[in-house]
Amino acid sequence: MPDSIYSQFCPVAMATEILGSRWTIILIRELCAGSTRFNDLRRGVPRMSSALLTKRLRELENHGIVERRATDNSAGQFEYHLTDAGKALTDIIVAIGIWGQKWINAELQLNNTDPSLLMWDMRRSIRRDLLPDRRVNVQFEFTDVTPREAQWWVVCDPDQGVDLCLNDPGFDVDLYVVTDIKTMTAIWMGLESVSKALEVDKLHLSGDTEVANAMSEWLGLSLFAPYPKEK
Amino acid sequence: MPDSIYSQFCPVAMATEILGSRWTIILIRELCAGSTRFNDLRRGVPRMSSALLTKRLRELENHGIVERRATDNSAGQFEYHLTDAGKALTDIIVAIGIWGQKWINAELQLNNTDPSLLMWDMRRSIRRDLLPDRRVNVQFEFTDVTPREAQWWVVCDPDQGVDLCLNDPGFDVDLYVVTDIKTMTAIWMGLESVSKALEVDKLHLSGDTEVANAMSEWLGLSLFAPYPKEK
DNA sequence: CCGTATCCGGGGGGATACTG
DNA sequence: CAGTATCCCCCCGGATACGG
Repeated sequence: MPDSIYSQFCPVAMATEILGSRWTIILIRELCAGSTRFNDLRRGVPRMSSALLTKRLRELENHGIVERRATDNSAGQFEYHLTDAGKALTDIIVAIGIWGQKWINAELQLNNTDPSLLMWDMRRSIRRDLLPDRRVNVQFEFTDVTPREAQWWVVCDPDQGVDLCLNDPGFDVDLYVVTDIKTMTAIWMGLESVSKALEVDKLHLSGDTEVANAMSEWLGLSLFAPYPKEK
Repeated sequence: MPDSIYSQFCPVAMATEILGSRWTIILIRELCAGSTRFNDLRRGVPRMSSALLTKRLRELENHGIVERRATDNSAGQFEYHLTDAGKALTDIIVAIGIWGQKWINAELQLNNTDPSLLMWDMRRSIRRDLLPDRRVNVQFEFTDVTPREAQWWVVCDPDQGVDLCLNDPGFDVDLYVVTDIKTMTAIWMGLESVSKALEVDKLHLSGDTEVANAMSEWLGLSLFAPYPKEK
């Protein structure tokens, strides 16, 4: 982006010069959500090329929004952190998200969900504190997704945090979740409820009944799930 | 903009598909500020071509953000109004503006102010209710601006509202304001005060003392003026 | 005043391959 | 894992001119 597209002194225009380029807002959202490593960021913006990701990160660094840190860890390891100016962008991201949740019909995107992106987001919002105080392994199976991305394991460990696996980690499975990708997405976005999906047979749970019954608790939802559609 | 650049179900991404194209945010800001006529909008986004303005207005209309109304007035007159969904975007615009005011160094833009844009914005924020209850004519003269755009008259009428003229309307002038464009911009943005500018001789007032003394009152500032720079 | 139509160039960014 | 490097297409949008 050239130095000045809009050439306006209005703070809205000055901010938009920085934030208006493609992918920038989406990338900042991922940074706000807590990703710091290059490849973690990539998982949050899977359709962005790595070349462009690098470029945007440099731009944000130059604008004082992101800081690039070497990890003390040996070699070639870097982390990207929001500066104070970057953290202050949270207000904008939240305002955008709330508006989107309230006013945009999600049907189009619901029919086109990337399973790995959904799992990446879901992993982050899981309330491990509302799960039994032991390692819990939940297997998700999507009935309408290409085999390669149909099965996921989410391993919630009191010590290790929440881990997402595309390959069977080999632990005993506490809960099996079988559903279609659209239902799972709608639930996570707050557009449908676990109980309703169970009722109409679009969601199936089997395994540990305690874990199953508490699913609507420990399955934290999208930050924007609480905002109902308008109009 | 193609239907789906980001292809993400995240509301932030869905909203950004609509809001992320060039000039869109700036245009919405102008709509939020109250402009409804095509040429009024143009004055608020002077560097945007009319072709692109039309295109963006259509897009916003298709997304249910803007409504295009014919005026009852005879022929070919249209007005653009924000719908409820559009008005709800105010939160985003404000969040962006506050962030810009707090975190972006405005020096670059201050040195490159478009006088007509500044006057267009200033006109809108003038507090006519804090002026004497009669027609008040204020002449602005910028000392460092191309002659064509150096002189402006702002006619504040209790009945007619605030009118901006690039040509002398012929009324008696109540107050002469002489300054450079950068000082005037900085004052309006809340980065400098009227009293300070008077002190250091960068702003000169002559004419009606009552109006002169109350300038910092009736000269309403930018919406973002109250937010001091951070860092 | 309120747009439309058309041309056309520049560069943003997607795709792909490669490296320490 | 964390990026570079390169190619090159496409389309955004600036400029200009025109119409109701």
